[in-house]
Order: sequence, then C-alpha cells, then structure tokens
Amino acid sequence: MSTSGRGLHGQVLDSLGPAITAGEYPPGSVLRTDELAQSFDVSRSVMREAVRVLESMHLVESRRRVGVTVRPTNEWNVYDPQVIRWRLAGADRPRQLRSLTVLRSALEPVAAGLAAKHATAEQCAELTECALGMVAHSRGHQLEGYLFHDIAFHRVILNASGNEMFARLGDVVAEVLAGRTHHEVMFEDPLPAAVTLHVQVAEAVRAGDAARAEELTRQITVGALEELDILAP
Amino acid sequence: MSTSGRGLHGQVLDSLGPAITAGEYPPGSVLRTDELAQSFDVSRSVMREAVRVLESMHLVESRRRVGVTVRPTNEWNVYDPQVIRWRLAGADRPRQLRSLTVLRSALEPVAAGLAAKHATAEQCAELTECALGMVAHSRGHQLEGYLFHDIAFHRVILNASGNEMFARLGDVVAEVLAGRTHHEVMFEDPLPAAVTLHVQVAEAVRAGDAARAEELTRQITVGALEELDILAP
DNA sequence: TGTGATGAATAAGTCTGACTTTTTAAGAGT
DNA sequence: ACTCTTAAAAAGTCAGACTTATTCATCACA
Repeated sequence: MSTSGRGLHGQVLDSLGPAITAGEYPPGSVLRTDELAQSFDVSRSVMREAVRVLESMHLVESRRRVGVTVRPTNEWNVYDPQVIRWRLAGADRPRQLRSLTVLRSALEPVAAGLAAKHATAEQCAELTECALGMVAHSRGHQLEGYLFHDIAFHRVILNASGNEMFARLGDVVAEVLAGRTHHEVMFEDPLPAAVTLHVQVAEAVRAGDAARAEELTRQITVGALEELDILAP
Repeated sequence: MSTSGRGLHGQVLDSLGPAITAGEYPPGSVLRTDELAQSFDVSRSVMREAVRVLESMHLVESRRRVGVTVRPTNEWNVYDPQVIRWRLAGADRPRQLRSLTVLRSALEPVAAGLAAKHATAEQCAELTECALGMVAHSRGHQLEGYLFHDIAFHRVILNASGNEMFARLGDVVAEVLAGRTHHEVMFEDPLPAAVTLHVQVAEAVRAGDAARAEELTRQITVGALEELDILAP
C-alpha cells in the first residue's frame, strides 16, 4: 500500500513524515539529525537520507549550526502524493478532504469536457463499463464494489482528458473517494441521482458532447461538495 | 533563484534532475550510483542523497542488484515545483506550458469565485493595487513591470480563495506567466481587453460578486488558451 | 554605553572503507 | 528440459574521522 517500507530510510519516513504533518513537531520546531538517528536507532547516513526527502517536500529546512527546522504549513508541497497520504491519515483529515474536494470540483468538469473531445474508443468502452459497474453495485450495501468502479471511472476521465496534469490527479481523486467511503459520510447506498449522472457522463463523452459532459460532471462535483456541507446557504 | 545549490547534493540535482526530465536518460535507463558519484566527483553518500530525492519525486526507482532506473514519464510527480522548473527549462517547454495553462484555465475561475466570498479587505486592496499596476505598465513595452503586477494579481486571487491547494499554485502560475512573457508569445504590449478584465475582476471580488468574478476570470484564461492556439476552431 | 571584531562552540556536511543483504544470472547435476 | 545451488553485482547500512559554515558570547575599542 504505502510507497515506502523500501529500505530503512523509508521506514523512518513512514514514522517521521506523518508526525510532522500531524503537527507533532509544530512549524519552527528544531530537530537534530544525530538525536533523530539515535531515537530511530539508525545510522546518521540513513537519517540524513530521510531528512533530504523531507526537505525536497519542503516540510523541513536543514541549516548548519541550527538543525532541521520544520517549515510553516503554507510552504509544504501539498501536491506530493506522499504528503497527501500522510495528511489524510492524520487528525485534520476532514479539512484535507474538503480542500481536495473543492479542487476536484474545479478540475473534473473541465477534464470531462476535454475527455469528450479526446477519448479513444477504448477509453469510451472502459468508461461505460465503469458506469455499469457502479449501477450494479449501487444497491444493497455493496459500498466497496461501488467505490472500486467509481475510482476507475474518474481515473479514466482524467486520463482521457489528454492533459498530463489532470491525468496525474487520479491518485488524489482515488484517495478522496476512498476517504469519503471509509471514514466520512456515505454509510448508506449512493444516491440514485449520482449514479445516473455517471452513466450520462459516459454517454456524453462517447457522443463527443463536451459541453454536456462538463455540465453533468459539474453536477456530480456539486453533489460531492454538498455532502461535505461546503456550499454556503 | 534555484532552490538548490544548498550543499553538494543540491548541485548534483541541479545537473542530474534536468538531464532526466529532458529525456537525456530515457525511461528505462539504468544508472549506477557509484558511476554517477565518480562522474560528478562526489562521495557515494552525497550521490545517494541526491538519488533519494529523485526517488521521492518518482523520477527514478532504486533496486538492489539492478541500479537506479528512470521511471516512465507518466509516473513522475509533475506537481513538484522543482520538477516543473526543470521541465520548463528543457526542450519540451512549449508542451509543458500548454498543460499548465489548461490547468490554470480550470482552476483560476473557481479560485476567483471563492476569493469573492472570502477575500479580506486587505486582500481586496492588494488586488486593486495590482490591477492598477498592470494598467500603468500596459503600454510602451514595460513588459517586466506588467509581468510583476500580473503575477502578484493572480497570487493574491489564489491566496484569497481560502483553499490551501489553490494557494500553493501561486508559484506554478508565476512560472507560466513568466515563461509566456520571456520565451513564447507576447512581444507586444498586452491586449487592452485583458488589462480591463483584470480591473473588473478586482472590482467583482471587492463587491463580493462570486459569479461575476468567476466568469471574468474565465474570460482571462480563455485568452491565455487562445494565445497558445489551444482552442480548436 | 554602544559597536564591531575575535574566537570558540555547535551541528550539519563530507568523505572513506568495510561490511551486509537482496536479487539476478550462470552453471551443475538430475 | 528443469530444478537447485552458487557466485557475482549493486544497493543498503554502519561507524568514525574530518571539514565547514553559522551563531553566539566575549572582549577590546571608540
């Protein structure tokens, strides 16, 4: 599941990364490489590699004679999938989920519009397949099966947009959808309206109707926003 | 300017990172840490730290008995500001600029709409100040001055949206705007229509008119897309 | 009293060499 | 042709010595 575990430095990151993003070491905190190496019972070289990775994520800054300083939250590389995963695993998961859902609501409609123009025949087929899978699992508490096809659906849309930046958000969307199913709302079957919308988006993309695909996807994301009470009254 | 230069491993990254993103080592290529350390004339520890950073960006994968393998392009962390900078500095700058401009066109209108709801009085003041600065530098080949205020304007919008994910795109937008001014189109003064739109967005945000701010910003981004011939006829 | 230079302490940075572990590929034996 | 053993290759890990930049405190001088 986790990217790390790959070597000792990865294990250190699995522990230290979430600790930092959770605010266990608040911004401004100063850590010392040697102390960390001792407390994790690894060599300094391993700890240095871990610190380098955290530094590349802009989570910390390493300065001579000072130590390793935790940077302010607003400087973190919040698009780094690893950082996203760490934060979603922590206490401010709800806030994180809201930020990402707003992001989705901006991106996915545009991506769907582009997908309607660029999708290959194969991608259209995948899309309808996913939509049918969603329909098949929409009743009777088959939440996991539904989630699986939901994630696949949105991933195909993003890939079919033909835009590299959109395509790479597939993992993020997957995390958001999974988080919603597993921890937040959605204990009941999904709303029939939402399921229908997905089927209609698949149709619109297949028909090459960009405007319609965009509008329908916008309705899907509005639903997602409402579920999190994000829309102001 | 560059984040690196911070230590030996940073210098190695400044050289190796762009080489990889430029395709000098195509995906699938296998590098050996020891050889790299020799060719860069640094110790293995330093080279290992550099490789760890590249690994955290998903640019390479390090496996025992095999070496350091360059990953396929579609697995790279393309939202990493460092990766973006490396790619913008390379040969596929135009393609990169298009991807990012499409991304902007999806995000900024929504961000502007949110800004209209959430912007503080201070942010509104900054915004009008930026807009006025753009007007002041819109004629007579004062492109650098115009760019400066343009970047500041969009940064304020993104920050004022109140959404962390939007806010962190300020640097990306800055790179795109700078790239456009310095290397692509825009050798003449900016179009008067574009300047006017920025002023109107500032007004709409101050007035709290979300729908209008969003629509006006959408017109701005449509202009940016047209400049790059992205919109199909 | 304030200010600038000096120097010592500190923690990161760097290098080296020896050793371990995992993984792949070759070769021996059936 | 197939499996098991073995050897080689490259990353991974560790320990220790040394270097360098930065900060802070002290002290001399204006």
